Amino acid sequence: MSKQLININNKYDRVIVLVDMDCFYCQVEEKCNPEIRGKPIAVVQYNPWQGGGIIAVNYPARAKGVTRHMRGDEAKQHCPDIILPQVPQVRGKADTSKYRDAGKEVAAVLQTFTPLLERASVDEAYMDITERVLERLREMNEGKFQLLPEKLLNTFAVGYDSIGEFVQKISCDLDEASSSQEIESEEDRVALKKSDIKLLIGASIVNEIRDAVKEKTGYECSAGIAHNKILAKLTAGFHKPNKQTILPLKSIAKMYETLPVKKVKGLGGKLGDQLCELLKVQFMSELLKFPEKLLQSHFDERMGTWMFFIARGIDLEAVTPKFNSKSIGCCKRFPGKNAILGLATLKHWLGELALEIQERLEKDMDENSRLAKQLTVSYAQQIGENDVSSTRSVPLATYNAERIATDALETIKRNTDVFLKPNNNETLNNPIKFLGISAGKFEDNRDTKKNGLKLMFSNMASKAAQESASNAIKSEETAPQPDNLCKKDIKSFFKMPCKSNETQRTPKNESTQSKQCLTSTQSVEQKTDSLLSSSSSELNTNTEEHTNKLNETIPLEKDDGSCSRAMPNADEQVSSITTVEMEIKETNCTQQPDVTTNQSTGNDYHLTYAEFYCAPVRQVAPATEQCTDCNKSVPIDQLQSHRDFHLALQLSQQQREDYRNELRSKFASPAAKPKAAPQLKVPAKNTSIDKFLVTPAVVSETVTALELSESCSECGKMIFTSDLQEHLDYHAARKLQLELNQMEMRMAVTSVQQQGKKETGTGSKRKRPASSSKGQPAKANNLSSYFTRMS
DNA sequence: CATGGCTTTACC
DNA sequence: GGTAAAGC
Repeated sequence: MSKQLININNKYDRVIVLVDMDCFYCQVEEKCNPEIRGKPIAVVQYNPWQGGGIIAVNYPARAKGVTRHMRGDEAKQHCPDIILPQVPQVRGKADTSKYRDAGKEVAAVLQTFTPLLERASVDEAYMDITERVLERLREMNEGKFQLLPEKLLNTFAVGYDSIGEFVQKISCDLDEASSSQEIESEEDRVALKKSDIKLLIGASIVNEIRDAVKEKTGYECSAGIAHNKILAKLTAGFHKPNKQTILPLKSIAKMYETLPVKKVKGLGGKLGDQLCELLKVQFMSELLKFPEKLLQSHFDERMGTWMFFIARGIDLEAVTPKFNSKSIGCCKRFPGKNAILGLATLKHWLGELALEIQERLEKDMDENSRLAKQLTVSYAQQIGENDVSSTRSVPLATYNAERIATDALETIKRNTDVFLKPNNNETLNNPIKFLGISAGKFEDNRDTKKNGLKLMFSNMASKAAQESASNAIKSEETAPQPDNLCKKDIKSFFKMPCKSNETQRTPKNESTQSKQCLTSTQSVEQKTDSLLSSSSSELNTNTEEHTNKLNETIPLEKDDGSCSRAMPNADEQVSSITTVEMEIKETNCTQQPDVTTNQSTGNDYHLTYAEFYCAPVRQVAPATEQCTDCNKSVPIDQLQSHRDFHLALQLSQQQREDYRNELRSKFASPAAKPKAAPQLKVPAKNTSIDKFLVTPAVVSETVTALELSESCSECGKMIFTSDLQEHLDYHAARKLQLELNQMEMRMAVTSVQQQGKKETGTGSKRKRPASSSKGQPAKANNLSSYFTRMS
């Protein structure tokens, strides 16, 4: 099963977020030892050699030049007062469960915002928040929600000096300022605006997400907000720590000009090297000139297509809901003279690894009610000069450390020609340099009849949500709207070339979609390129007969990212933005539950996933009531679902408890269950492995943090340096507010007016409904009302 | 010996 | 199924 792809027609429709915890291991250490907070810190993995290897560095330490890859000793040279917490040692090896647990805690918070959460690593997760964005847009259209500038604190947009500039650009109509050079087609302009608005709304939601993470866990994170995973990931790195960045469609081309190919996820290794050498390129923008076919000839078909797409800022990979790992494993290297030479030593380490695995598997069983069915043993043997690594799998029958250890040993024996040195039954013929065991192929193990309903439901909900989301997006384009002139107008932008409307209307199953993505690329790319490059004499000739041609050279105009601040003609702004509004509104309509087109899921998203659904935060503080379960103040209109939440929680905990007991009795190791061994640093055994077990050096640092103040460049006040950023953000927010207040563009009209507008058609975009003619705002909302002033 | 200990994915 | 690559 390869990765699920979305339909290419929806390439710009999603709002994808990558949440990345800032120097996560350091934050975890700071949280459990608050005294060290704010001081320079680097987490080291214990290793007797030169002070241990650094695996995380916090920002104060980075400021002093400490980086990953350094040894602890080296870090001390750069930063003598650095604090070096160690990864805990258990059973003679690093134990990272502390960080795994912390990551889980964070992910649990993220999951309250959307079931479309994909954990990518212990400290990173992708989220598809399209649904929430659309919902919020609907609320904005209905006047139920207003976007406050403070929702965009610490938010940046690639290609803009400030978020305020970006907001202003969204509001101002480009065509007056730039139509002389740019002959952008109307539908492109509309699509771009729509994209920008969605990303901006997305950013406000991400701000709430990050606030929630901070509030619930104490951890800070950064985030990237874009239309796909690759770009979201890339973007998250632009402003850190504790910041978030939007990547507007229009900024991609410019950004690509200075973006090294190797920065793109998937191209950071040998593949990227190959690509750069073969094609003599360095930056992403240089990839544009290569036809898909050529890329496919150098790599394989799949890869070529992927490269062709990503060169254009397109990545169709879906956010696949995933909370738990697919495998659980642990390993240890035995480099150089630490190589395992004796059978007893081998058994010892297999035993240690097996104990850890058992512990983690049992915890996993408790938490996730699943059982691993396969055990995989990895090891590297030194054979002559070189190390030979092998991996072998065997069935995993029980979560019993001894059994796992002996199975692992047997597996190694079985696959080694000469296991023991001849004439010596305790020395290995080949020294072992690496050992690892992992468990996978999990099977859901719950009695679906009695116990499973709740958890099974949650599993299905995730899957269904995925479909729902893709259907929602799909319906935006494919729902029948034959007589909708407005839609028709921008339809060509999204339309799948060479496909009849008939086909588009028919809901497709995923596999069909995926194939289409890969086969109908060229024609689509024409349109893509037009959006990515701002140049476009080609744009208007961007018709279907044109699409058969392979475009080998795509003009890429320099986009300085600036936007004229001149106030454009009011009428034009109005009509243009209104069009966007209408589209978005329609989107919301078409995305309503559509049982007929929604084959398998066929349910309203919010109803189906009530468990996950988090009511949107309202700006207008609603009346609240105290929850009897958690004592939190809950808005009255959310109280019922809030209580349901507690109930659901209790239920599932009860079920787990019952189930755990059942499992335990069924599955527990025949031997007495090893007590969670008191975490001795030095085990009673006295073997050669003792050298691994060194009492950690006590690190004590007394840093007298001298609080420095600086005068604020904006207001001249003296501000603590540590507070300066926040203070400057305040000024930024104020500025944003000012800019927003200056904007006088009417943006939306009432839905009645929109209706009228639709019927008038968008062929003449300048035309406005009579009811709101000539700038009499009467009932019209203006953009400013979306971004009301800060209190 | 020297980032170590993870986890995932694509390909054969 | 096993290996290599990739990324954190």
